[in-house]
Amino acid sequence: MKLYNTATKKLETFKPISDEIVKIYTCGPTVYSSPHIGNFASYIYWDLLIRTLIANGYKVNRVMNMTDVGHLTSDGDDGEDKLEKGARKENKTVWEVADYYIKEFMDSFHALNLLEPEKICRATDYVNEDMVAVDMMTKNGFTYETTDGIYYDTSKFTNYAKFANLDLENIKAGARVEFSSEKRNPSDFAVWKFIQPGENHAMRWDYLGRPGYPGWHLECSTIINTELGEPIDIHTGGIDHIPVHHTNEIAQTYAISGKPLANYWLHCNFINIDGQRIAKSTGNIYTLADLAEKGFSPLDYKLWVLQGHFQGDRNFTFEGLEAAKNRRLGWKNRIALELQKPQETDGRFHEQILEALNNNLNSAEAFALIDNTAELSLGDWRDIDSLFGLNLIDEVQDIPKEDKKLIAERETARKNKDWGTSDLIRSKLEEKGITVKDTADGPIWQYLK
RNA sequence: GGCACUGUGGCGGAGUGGUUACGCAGCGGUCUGCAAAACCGCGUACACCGGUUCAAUUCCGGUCGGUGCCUCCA
Repeated sequence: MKLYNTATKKLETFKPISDEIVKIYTCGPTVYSSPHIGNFASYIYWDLLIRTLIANGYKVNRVMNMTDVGHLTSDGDDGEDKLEKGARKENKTVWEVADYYIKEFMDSFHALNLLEPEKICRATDYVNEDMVAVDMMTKNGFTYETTDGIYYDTSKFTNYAKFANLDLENIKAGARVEFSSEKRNPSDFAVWKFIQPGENHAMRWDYLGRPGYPGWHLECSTIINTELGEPIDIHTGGIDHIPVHHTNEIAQTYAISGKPLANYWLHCNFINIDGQRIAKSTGNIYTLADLAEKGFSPLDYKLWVLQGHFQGDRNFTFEGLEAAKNRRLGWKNRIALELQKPQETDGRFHEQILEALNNNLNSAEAFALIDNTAELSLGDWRDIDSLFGLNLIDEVQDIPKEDKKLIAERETARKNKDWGTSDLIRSKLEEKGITVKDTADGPIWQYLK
């Protein structure tokens, strides 16, 4: 199994630390608003990763976090917490906001038929561990205190710039944000923030005798340390996380334990919509609910995502989604055809398709194999479902007896050249979403949508 | 400005130093009572300019474009 490793910028053969179990961490969502389809693209890619590992015989222990604390809003840079803002807007407490969006996220997660991580961790459940982590970093000489928090001194970690190949001098020159004068280096970041007197921050914990909350990057290091133990095998995330979030995670973990964080780093590229990046200002944010309104199932979207590659620059259009939907319908009808065959044949398709996936998760090539292979057995389709989680077989059921009876009646009418009755029965079936097709070997039924 | 990713036919999207995937849409045919499905066939794409090579979409160099990150973000 070969994977592109961001840390080495090379395609590498995957070797787990232990033969028993593969340790994986996925950066999860910040739960303060409804995620858009771009957010879910990453979880779809990582679902393929997990399923491919399992198909290769690995056991997976995967942890994902839910960020329910401590991140600043983008607009205004007013230091307001995203959850605080969302709570005020919706007249809820921060905890209610987090609960609401965690549930919404997980509902979508299941609608996409994504395998649930072995453990899902809320950042707020690890604040005590965060404090211990800050203690460790301080003890090891990596932090300093300012008026607004405890900061990580990035100059103490000589390899800080290595992971993302950062040019620290130029970051300084080109950065759009004003640096706190108390920071020793522009790339230094807060591992703990103090709540200033008069500042309204509902989530607060006492540490060093004053109220505060953990820094933006700390939870991932802490959760990995607590739940998996570093180094882990694979760390996944979005491409945007490379220069700051993951760089800082690595730095923190080094300061805490002196160990590397992960052996393989997988980063997925972003999808665009109609050639533009997804942004509120361009108004091109779609959620899974928006797609459903237009008649697309979450699994149509999943198929669309899997037609491409996690590192590729994707462009989402509804025309493209329509194509994916039709392809999925075509596959379902192939399965329907198998159901109507007298007996099941067995293929050796599994290995071929796995070979494609083992080449850096090339699902697009795997799909081409599916289309190029004329006859796939139900067993093959079951394998396909387990590799991609598209629920193809589950959505294809044998039609009811009464419909079969109708098809038989129509055959009789056709033999009697009673075209009126024959067409009437056909349109009756079409109202139920299936159509009858006359082949040399007799009639077959297919799904219309 | 820096660091990355990316540029393939109408749309989406793999891949390869020479035989030009795959899906959707389109067109033609076989078949059919009519259909549809199925099957067969068609469209000769790889941003641009150089270089290497017997041969480049594929390698190298440059140019131009798109996107991301550098502030939270998948």
